[in-house]
Amino acid sequence: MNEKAFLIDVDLFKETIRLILKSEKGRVFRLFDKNFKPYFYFKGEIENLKERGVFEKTEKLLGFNKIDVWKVFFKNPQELKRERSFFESKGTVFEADIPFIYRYLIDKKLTPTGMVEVEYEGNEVKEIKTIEDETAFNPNILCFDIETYNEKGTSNPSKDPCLMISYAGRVKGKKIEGVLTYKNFKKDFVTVFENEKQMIEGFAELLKKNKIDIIAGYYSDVFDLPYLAERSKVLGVKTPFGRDKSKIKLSKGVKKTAKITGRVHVDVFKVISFLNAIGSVKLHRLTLENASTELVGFKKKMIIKKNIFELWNETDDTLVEYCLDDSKACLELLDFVMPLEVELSKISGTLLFDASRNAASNFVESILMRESFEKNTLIPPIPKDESFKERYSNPIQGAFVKMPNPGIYENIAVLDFKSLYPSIIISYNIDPSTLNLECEDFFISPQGHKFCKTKKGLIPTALENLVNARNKFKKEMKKFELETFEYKSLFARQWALKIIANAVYGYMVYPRSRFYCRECGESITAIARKSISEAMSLAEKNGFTVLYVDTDSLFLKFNQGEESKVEEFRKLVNKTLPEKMELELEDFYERGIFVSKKQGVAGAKKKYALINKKGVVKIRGFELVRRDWSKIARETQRKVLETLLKKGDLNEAVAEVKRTIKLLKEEKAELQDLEIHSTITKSLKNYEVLSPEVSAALKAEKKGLKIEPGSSVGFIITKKGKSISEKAELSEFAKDYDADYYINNQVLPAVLKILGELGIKKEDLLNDSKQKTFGDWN
DNA sequence: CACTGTGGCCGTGGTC
DNA sequence: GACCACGGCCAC
Repeated sequence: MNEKAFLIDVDLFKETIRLILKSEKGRVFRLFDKNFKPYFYFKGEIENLKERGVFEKTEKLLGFNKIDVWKVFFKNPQELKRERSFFESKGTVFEADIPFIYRYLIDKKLTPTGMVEVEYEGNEVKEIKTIEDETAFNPNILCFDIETYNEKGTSNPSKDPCLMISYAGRVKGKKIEGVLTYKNFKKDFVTVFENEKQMIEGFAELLKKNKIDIIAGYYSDVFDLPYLAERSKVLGVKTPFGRDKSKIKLSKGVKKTAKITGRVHVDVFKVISFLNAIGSVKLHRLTLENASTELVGFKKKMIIKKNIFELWNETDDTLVEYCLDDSKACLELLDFVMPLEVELSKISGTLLFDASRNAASNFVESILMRESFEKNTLIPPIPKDESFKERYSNPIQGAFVKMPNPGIYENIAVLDFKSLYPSIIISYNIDPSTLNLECEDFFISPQGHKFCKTKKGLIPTALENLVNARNKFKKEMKKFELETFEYKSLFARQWALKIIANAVYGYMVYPRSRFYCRECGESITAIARKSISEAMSLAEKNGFTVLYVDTDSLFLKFNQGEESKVEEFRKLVNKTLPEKMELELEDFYERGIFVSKKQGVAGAKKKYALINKKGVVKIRGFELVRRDWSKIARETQRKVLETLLKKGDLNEAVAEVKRTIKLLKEEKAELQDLEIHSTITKSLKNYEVLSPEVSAALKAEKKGLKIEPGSSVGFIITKKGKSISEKAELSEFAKDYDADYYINNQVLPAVLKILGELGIKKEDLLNDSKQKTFGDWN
């Protein structure tokens, strides 16, 4: 048999590679590749080792040097693992730390979630290869959410029942949605079972009947699936969730994941946190409500979590409606991230299950491992703990940031180097293998590290492929309308490529990297510092004032109406740069504000506000972009900044602040506007100082709430207590607020930094009497 | 295991 | 009151 199919998943079944495939017509089938055996490379004498494996002589590259090695095959991954240390005592072992499934994907050059052509007999693979095919991957998808009984605060899966399971998805392109429960809700989307056990079995049946390929939840790795797994165990649920009749498989260890064989489980929360961490999306809180509102404009029904058990005992339909909305919100988010995840999986060669849980480093690592295989180069090992510690304790010097002079300026041009670090890596061929290589022609970095020019390194090659592909897709993208399928899929491709390309530099200096190269990292940043400072000097020579510089961007003050001179300068810089490096114009701004640091008169770095000719405001670093400031302080600061930038009206700005202070004083402010957000990053007992958020969290734990490391809390400074920490209470428990704190520690510091530049004093803002006139500042 | 890097600001609580 | 460490979040 010969068939074209999507490679949905690969796993191990009794030590054999098992492939889950979906044909173009939608038939899902599994195949085994029994002929593929695990192996590693060995450099050393094998005279006394003949019994310990199957040996094959082969040639590999170590950097650019050819070496003869033995390829040693084993019956299964366990045997390889057992034998590894023995071989290590007899010589050098290479590539023994590559997971078997990835060994298979790399060697067969397979791209998960992409199309393959497979020849098979019975259920055994004869031959398999990746093929280029533009057919869209249309899996059957289902998002789900559960509600659990929680009379004692947090639900306990060994005692508290699961009350309902909602779902929303698409099967063969058709929408499905509903709620499974065992109480007599009268809504038409509800299916009522006799009891909890039958409800869970009904859900498993639903997955089977609809041939679900992708199952998704929000926080489902940590909450929903472990909960269902435990309830299934307690109740003796027989119906399997997996396509091979298996149960939900939970990972041990710290990083919790839940697997369902034959279906790819995506925890949308993990995807959203990843996108938030790398700055692809910007969310203040990662809750389902916030993510769905901010990212896809879906406002779901809200209830207070602690009241779920009360709602269950009510007679109305609030709880089922709420539960269904959670699944619908999850589906909206899944639709938003799925095209990207599919591309990340295809481009990096990682399974969709892994891709949706990966950090940026995993994508880069996977690409570089595949590139190594392509070039017949040995893949470096994951560093041992000592070398990790050594690397970790020796950070490299980073970027240059110029201190601005505080003040308000007009006519500002912002220029920046396009993809600075990637373009340096490619232009200067920066790679561990080109470093200090015997070579005719080389480039010497500012620190004196030599990089060969003539032999192209692995990382520059892989990076250039990524950059070229991205440029190609970006170009093609412009041919299509925004809402078309083509546009969306090209957008996802270039987005995935951008994410990976941007992480390559970081991966080279990441202490746990296989391809770590300190000299490479410090050369890249040194070249970057040199490039920007040369551009600065040239700017000054050409009559511009350099207002500010950060890493790759240049803020120039130019004379009214002389935009063309900026353009001339830009071209002049580009002439001095290597081909792949480019200084671009970001925008011209009419006005901009820089402020001084809190302490002293020095200008604050990484804090500025700009307004362009269309009136679009760009604000960086100010309190108003920080989630650990209250909304009332942030919004007041925003109004002050925008009033100054747009209208130049100081009196209006002052009046705005006075209004806010009055509101606070009269205690008419909304508590939700006073909430301060912060992340509890570690176990509460491990904190050395009792900060307000930790203090509030500790008090909440005494009231029965559980606060896990990594969770975000919102707190309010109340009236009760002496220190700020004593006054801090989580929002759900706060009844009042300390007006003085919000005036003196939130609103005033936020606005005074800006208004202070214009001569306004604290007293001018606090003084309730008739307002002085400050006059226009420009 | 932990989840790309360095540069930077600043509130809070602690020390003296 | 001066000073500093801790810790969080942000710019790039």
